[in-house]
Amino acid sequence: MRIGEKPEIARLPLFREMDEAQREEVFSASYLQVFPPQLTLFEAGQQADFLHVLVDGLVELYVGGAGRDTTMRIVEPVSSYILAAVVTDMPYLMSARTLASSRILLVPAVHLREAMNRDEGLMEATMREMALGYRDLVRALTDLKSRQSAERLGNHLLEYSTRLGGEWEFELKGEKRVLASLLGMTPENLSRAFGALKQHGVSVAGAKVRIEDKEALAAFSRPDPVPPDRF
Amino acid sequence: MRIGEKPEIARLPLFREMDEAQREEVFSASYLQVFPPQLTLFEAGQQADFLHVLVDGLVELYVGGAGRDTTMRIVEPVSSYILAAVVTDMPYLMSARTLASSRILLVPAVHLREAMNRDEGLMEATMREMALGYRDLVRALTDLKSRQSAERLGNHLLEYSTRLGGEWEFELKGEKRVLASLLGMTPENLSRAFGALKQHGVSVAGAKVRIEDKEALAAFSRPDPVPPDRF
DNA sequence: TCTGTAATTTGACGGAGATCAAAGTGCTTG
DNA sequence: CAAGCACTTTGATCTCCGTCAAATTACAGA
Repeated sequence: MRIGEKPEIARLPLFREMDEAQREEVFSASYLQVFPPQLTLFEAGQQADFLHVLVDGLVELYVGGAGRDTTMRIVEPVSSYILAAVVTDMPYLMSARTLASSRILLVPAVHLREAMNRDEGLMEATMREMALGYRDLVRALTDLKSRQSAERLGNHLLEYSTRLGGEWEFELKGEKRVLASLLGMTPENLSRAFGALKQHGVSVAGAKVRIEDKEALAAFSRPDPVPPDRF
Repeated sequence: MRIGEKPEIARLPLFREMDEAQREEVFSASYLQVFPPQLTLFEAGQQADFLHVLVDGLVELYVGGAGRDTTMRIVEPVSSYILAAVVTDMPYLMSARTLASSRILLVPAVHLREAMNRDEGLMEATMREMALGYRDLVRALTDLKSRQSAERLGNHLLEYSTRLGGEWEFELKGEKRVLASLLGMTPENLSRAFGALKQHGVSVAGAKVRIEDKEALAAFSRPDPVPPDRF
């Protein structure tokens, strides 16, 4: 893959501070590949041979807990995923599948780890990325433990909205069943949660969501006092 | 603090690969302090001025979610905590309190971050530590989302047991109410969960737990197919 | 040792959310 | 444009777990 092809990748926090030559070398060993929707990219337990960078499309990370799968993250472009498995050289903890036709840059784990040892900036960026990911999960865990379902949905909508730069009207990516699993509830209950939020400044039509009263929604959802690290 | 005082600290994965001189410098800027039980060490939202290393005692990390606190981790010696806030130079996401009289090494965040930029080994160890912590949280999150309370307790006991090197009889650290909060349930329900596990090879007397039938407990608790990264 | 306080346990009850079933809606495909 | 299928929504019921209350046990201080 040539670097000029996707300057957006090079602008990711993970690769931004990299030495130019190193980046060129890592990227030239990587390949960009297109996958159809609903394809399993890898499964939990497999050795982590590649860091993935989603360039275009939509990817779901999930864990297959006995009975039912539980969604851990919905990856939107452009972002990398499964970094922790790659840096520790351990088996994936999560499985991944495409939710839409997706273009993914596959970066060989070996090359990335080698580049890290040569490139101070890359290692620091990786460390920071891991730390931010850790903090995201701390939030997700407390969210699940201390809020009920409609509040979780409310907070999710608020955060998604501000991540979009403050758009109070937007479309949900992917199916609602996946969102339900991400938020730790059933599709039926997600539907009811949306219903409950109608009383608190949210209107929904299909995948289109409008936050009509941000204050009311925030009052109901009780967002964290410490704001998220990144949007 | 003199390094000779606690070789155990220097043997932590985080500090093990450090350059000797760097370690000496960082440790000499740190101080070992004794805290009484039930003392708040820091609160979520505060700037992360110190990395903590618990040398002796017991510490609880928790998040104060509106109504009730929820325990995120019970820290046993010798281990460090709150690394992610320190490396990102962001506010603590969790609060910390001592559960018992504790000796804690306070490492100034500034010194640690500076040492990281000079010491390749330290940075790599930090990166690895963060990655392992991330994976721990992925497990905790799926655990909470896909298992019910008695199963969570069963898995916790199994993991704790193997972390102790396979001791099938051990004492629980701290109060049961804290364990309950860590596992995402009420004290009442923890009690009932212990009751339920009696049918699956676990006997309890006060804080003393005995796993009498590991196979039966594992069959009931449905542990992860991918074993934990570290014990 | 005794006593008071806190932690744990046990029981009864209620509620949030899961499950099951069925109807409704939207999307894809011929 | 119509048919078929999957996703979403709605309703009814059940289950797990939280809440409230009370009894019991453990523990610290006098």
